Amino acid sequence: MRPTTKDLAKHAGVSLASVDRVLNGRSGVRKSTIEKVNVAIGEIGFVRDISAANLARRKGYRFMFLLPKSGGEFVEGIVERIAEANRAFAVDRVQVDVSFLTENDPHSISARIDAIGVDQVDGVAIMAPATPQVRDAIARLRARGVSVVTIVSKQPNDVDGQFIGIDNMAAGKTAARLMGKFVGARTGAVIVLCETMQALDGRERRAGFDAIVNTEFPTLRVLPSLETHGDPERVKGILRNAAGASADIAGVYVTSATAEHVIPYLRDAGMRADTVVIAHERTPFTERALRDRSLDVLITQNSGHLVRSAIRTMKARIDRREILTSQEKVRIEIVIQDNL
Amino acid sequence: MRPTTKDLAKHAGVSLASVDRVLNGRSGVRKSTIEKVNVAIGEIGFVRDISAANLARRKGYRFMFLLPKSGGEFVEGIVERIAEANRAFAVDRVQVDVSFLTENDPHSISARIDAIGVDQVDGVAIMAPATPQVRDAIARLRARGVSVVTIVSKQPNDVDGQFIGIDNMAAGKTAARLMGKFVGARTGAVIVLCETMQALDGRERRAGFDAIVNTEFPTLRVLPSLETHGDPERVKGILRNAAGASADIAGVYVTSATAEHVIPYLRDAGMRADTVVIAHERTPFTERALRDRSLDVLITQNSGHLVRSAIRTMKARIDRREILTSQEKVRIEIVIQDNL
DNA sequence: GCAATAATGAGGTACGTACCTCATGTAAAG
DNA sequence: CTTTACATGAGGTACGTACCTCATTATTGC
Repeated sequence: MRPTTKDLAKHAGVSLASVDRVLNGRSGVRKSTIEKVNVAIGEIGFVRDISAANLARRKGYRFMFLLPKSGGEFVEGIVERIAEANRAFAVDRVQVDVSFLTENDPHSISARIDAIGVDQVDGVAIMAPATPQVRDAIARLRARGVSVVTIVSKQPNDVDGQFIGIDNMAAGKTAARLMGKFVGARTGAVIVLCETMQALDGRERRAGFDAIVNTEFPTLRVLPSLETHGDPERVKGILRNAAGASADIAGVYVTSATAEHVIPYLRDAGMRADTVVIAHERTPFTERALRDRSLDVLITQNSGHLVRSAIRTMKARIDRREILTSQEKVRIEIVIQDNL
Repeated sequence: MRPTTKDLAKHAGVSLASVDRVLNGRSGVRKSTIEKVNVAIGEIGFVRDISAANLARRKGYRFMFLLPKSGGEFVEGIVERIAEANRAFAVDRVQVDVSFLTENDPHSISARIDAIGVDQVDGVAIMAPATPQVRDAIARLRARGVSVVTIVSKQPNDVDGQFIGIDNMAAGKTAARLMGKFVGARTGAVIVLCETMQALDGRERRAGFDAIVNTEFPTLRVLPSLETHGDPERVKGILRNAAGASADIAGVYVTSATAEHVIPYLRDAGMRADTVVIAHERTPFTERALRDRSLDVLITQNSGHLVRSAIRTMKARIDRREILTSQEKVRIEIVIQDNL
């Protein structure tokens, strides 16, 4: 049987009331008493029964996910996972809501974050581009006592355990090695497409990609990044130009979650059928593309894991508990048609 | 606020005692009353608060993992994850123990399973070779009221949700496609090594491997499987023979978790440096091998996820709850040096 | 219509923790 | 030495559920 507060009180030689005062950080306790209780906690290995505590507090956890409105299928997938998690975490008194960021500029986003009511929410998971304004708004929100994690896009001030997502530099390196291997003996150019050069994620992936190609696959020529802006017409033009300028395009790398705006137009732009295509983020579209072989490799992160990990991390912080780091690390997944 | 048993009683127009009788399946309740309560459950969306219930029952969950004694680093890793999980699930009153199977023959294993005391354990996770004897022993254990899942090795009678692990056929296909792509323009032979041909897992992987190589990479010649029996000396001989017989060995595929008995001896056996090596299961050894490039690709399953998934599944079955299938699906992970 | 039996309700205690009140203890300040 | 402030203990109630007892009501068989 696990020791209870009663056992703790007995072992520490104090009353239950004092144990309660120490455990919950109430005032009016002598330092020596606090010490006695803490020593006893270590000695008998007391761990607070959180479910009983929550029952007594009749308290739950209200979490909020702040996601970009125009995030495409990837964000839609996250929203679905949140709905699932809502059901799965209901037994733990966790309730999760989603709120969308219609704004794009850092100022409006930080205003939205500042407007979050501390009495309405216990934790917030934010997916937003890394900017100084957002970074500061997050710091203010934390200062107001809210448990905040950032997901997918790492913010510069995130310390250990506050960011849930993958290392994008490593993801880019992974893409590069697979590109090099899959292209094989062919030599030629690699087109790199991103939604916008603004996004830090895409830039990091690109940097990782270049690092590996330059050192390990010097016969490949990586062309400057092209921006899609999520606009199919623009993409068609870009691809035609690229295919025209260099006839020997061996690979296409789509660094951001915008594969659906690129892959359908590759064939029409005159790319060879054996051009190696690598993209990011698992969505219904990219799954279909893997199956019909218009996509060779997908580099992704598990969005269900992302969501649950964010929830567990916010909850652990509120409960002042340690997290199981190995469980919360989000892995860079490689998906091909066979391990879909 | 979530509805409680009190709300349920009021809504159903019965007493709390009757609600209790219905919820816990006690006798002495008219069918019409049971019906009234069940209707009310649906109407107000009552969900039993499991943590409060467990608190009242002062009940925990005692789970046991039954693992092969001689499982190498892979099983050692699982044991470590179990220790971690023990800490992480302590808040849910879950306690996990490990027991090793020193026996190898199906009869002794099934005897061990039969010897498990129903009053000592609430759930058992079994990792054992698929045999009719083991299958039947598991069925008997289930009949005695224990929540049983099988891990890593699927048993033939496992129905939906009772097996936690990967699809080995798909894992073999994945290995094959990466072998084909990594070998690239080279043609030649592929050596396949397994610990023993007895194991179903290895045979399934081999079947998947052959299927893809035959249809997609016909220039590769896959040689008959060679058994290592975990014996380095034997392996050295095997490799020398193989290298001697066909000079053009382009790839090596190790289907079972026995990479540590193979990879160190490839170079000495006279394999070319660019021979593509693919193996299974992430362990300290295979991680090192990826880093020092003696291994190109690792196909693996996340053992931490495996363990937690087994625990969640056993627990959900005991609580008569649904599991979140998407969370419990174990993915086939591809690891290269960049996404380690 | 009566007894026998089955079904139901009312009310209690317990689980481990939080949070409250009130009485009593002890040490520092005057 | 007294006053005051602070520290501590004792005891209660509550959370949502399980499980128990006992009294009361409804239903069945005869």
